[in-house]
Amino acid sequence: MSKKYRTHNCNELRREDLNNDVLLSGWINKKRDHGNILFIDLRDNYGITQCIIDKDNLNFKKLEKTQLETVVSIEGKVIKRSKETINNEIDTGEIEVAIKNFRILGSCKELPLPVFSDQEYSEDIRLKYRFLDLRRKKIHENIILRSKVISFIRNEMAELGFLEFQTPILTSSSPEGARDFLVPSRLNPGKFYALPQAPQQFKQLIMVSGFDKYFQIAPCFRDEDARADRSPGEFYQLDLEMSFVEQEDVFDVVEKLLVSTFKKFSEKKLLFNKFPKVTYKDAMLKYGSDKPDLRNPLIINDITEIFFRDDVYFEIFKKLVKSGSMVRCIVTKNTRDKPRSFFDNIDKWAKEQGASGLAYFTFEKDKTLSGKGPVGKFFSPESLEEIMKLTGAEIGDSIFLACSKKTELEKITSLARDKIARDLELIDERVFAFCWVVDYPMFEKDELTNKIEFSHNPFSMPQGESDKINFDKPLDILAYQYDIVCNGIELSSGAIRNHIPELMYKLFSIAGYTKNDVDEKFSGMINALSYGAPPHGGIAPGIDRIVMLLANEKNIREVTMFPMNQNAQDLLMNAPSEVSDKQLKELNINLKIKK
RNA sequence: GGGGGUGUAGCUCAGUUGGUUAGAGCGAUCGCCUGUCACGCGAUAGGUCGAGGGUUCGAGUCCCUUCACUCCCGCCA
Repeated sequence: MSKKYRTHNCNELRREDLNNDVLLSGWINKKRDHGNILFIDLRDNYGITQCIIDKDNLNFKKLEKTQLETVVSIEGKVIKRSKETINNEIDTGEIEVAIKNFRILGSCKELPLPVFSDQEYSEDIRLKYRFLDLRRKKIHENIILRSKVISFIRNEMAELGFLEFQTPILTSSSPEGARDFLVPSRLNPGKFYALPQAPQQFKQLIMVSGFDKYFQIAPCFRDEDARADRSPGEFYQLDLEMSFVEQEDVFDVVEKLLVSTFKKFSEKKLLFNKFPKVTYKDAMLKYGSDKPDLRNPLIINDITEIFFRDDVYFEIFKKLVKSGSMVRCIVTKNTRDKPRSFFDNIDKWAKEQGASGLAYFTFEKDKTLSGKGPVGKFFSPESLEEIMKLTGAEIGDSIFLACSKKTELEKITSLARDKIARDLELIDERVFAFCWVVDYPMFEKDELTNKIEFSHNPFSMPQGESDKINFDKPLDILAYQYDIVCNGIELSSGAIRNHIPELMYKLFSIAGYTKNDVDEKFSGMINALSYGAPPHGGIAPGIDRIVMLLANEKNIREVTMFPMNQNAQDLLMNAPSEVSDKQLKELNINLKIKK
């Protein structure tokens, strides 16, 4: 045989190959030893082929003793399986390979974790032996999916006329945003590079440089704490930017791209092909969150006004409302027959979340309208009528009420909306519900310091003609700033950028930056905008989260090849690690570690 | 920085009210078995019960401290 390692991969052989001599290479996935006959499942990236040997073969004893996950090449003849022994679960299930000879290409020690198993394993072992973990079927397929999704997106973007460019990894620290990863400069003692949190300024410079449409599968680095859907340190964005566009032009491109990607790579249906738009203000009121899960049909309503009525006797809420709290509610359809435990569980759950609980009652009508449940008695029939008008509730529906200050109220009603919908099984897990969240405010007030700050991206364009914007009421200024949300997960945010230097200075001054500050911190940007900048805008969908949705995974490590753990350590490569005194000296760094 | 969960054999887990020598499945080693595909059967080895301290006649189990992993809050323009 002329080939050294293989004539076929482990997912290739079919009935047509019967009686051919073949050479396969792969890992021993599983052995089934019958004493006088031995079955070997040989696995590679492509699939599994069953190989068989009997005791008359001189290699029998040796193969019988070979460990699982040993890499071997097997020489043999393709033979037919009898009808009863065909395995329909693998593509090569109609044939098997009668082993003539075999060779060990890579031996294997006793395994710290089994590869052939659907069991779940602790993260630290999986990450330490990631190369074994990645052999396992599910995660192996997730990583392949990720590759295919990225290739597909690249092709689509090229189709749509975008050019792919690389931007620097060593760049400068910026004052806004997340904590930077810093890299000391040897040639410039005492100075540091920062890894980019996103190629934000570079992509704008690319537009100013006249390239019109840019994209990149861009690594982004932010030194913040991890979550299940957030890697510590690094993640990838489909970063894109376009010149001479308005918000709608960006929306068209991204919708086209996401619709085709999600249709291609998932069985799940898209609830909307044209993504609905929700204003930030509406999102916060109706869903309590700027990343609403639109699969969830429940809506939050504000009924604060009810608690000013004289025929409402719910004194705790009335007192809180007088001191500036608000009351918001969630109505559930036709839940009059739900057991008491259903309601009490939700109330108990709310208390666990740190809220004072959720009051509830059910709308009933005998002769007159009444509220059934612990707090129902505090409402007159007329006030109940009014609540029904405000919320669209009907007889037989129930209502959950929360009373608090705005931010806290949004938080608890948002959580409650999700909790109640899950308890009632109202969320359809078989769909993707995309939406745009639009009209973000340009500024917000820090609740602790009372300072005005940029609420999102300081480079966003404020809405309205620049000479008509009322800068005296900065909190009322909206921005051409938008997010894409899918099933309650924030996929990306973007904006039409502010390309007018004077307007930029003005907005920065509201956030407390002088002209000098801006010139210094964003010199590259502001300088470039002064030499003929086109109007432009873009967005940056998160690749990891897109793949998570497509792979139906809740944890980002399931779609990341070599992730770090929650403490930002790479257990396989032992990063971060100490470095030599020589290295530190070259960088003019002294360590002062608190013990 | 704060809160919750978990930690027992190489791996996944059980372990009752504090009570004799800490168990099971998979894996490993040895033996038997010619049609399995999670093959089957028998035997053997394998344990600092995360670590340290305390209570007790006696601690895997109760208490305190601490470490690791994980989930959440803060943070993430």
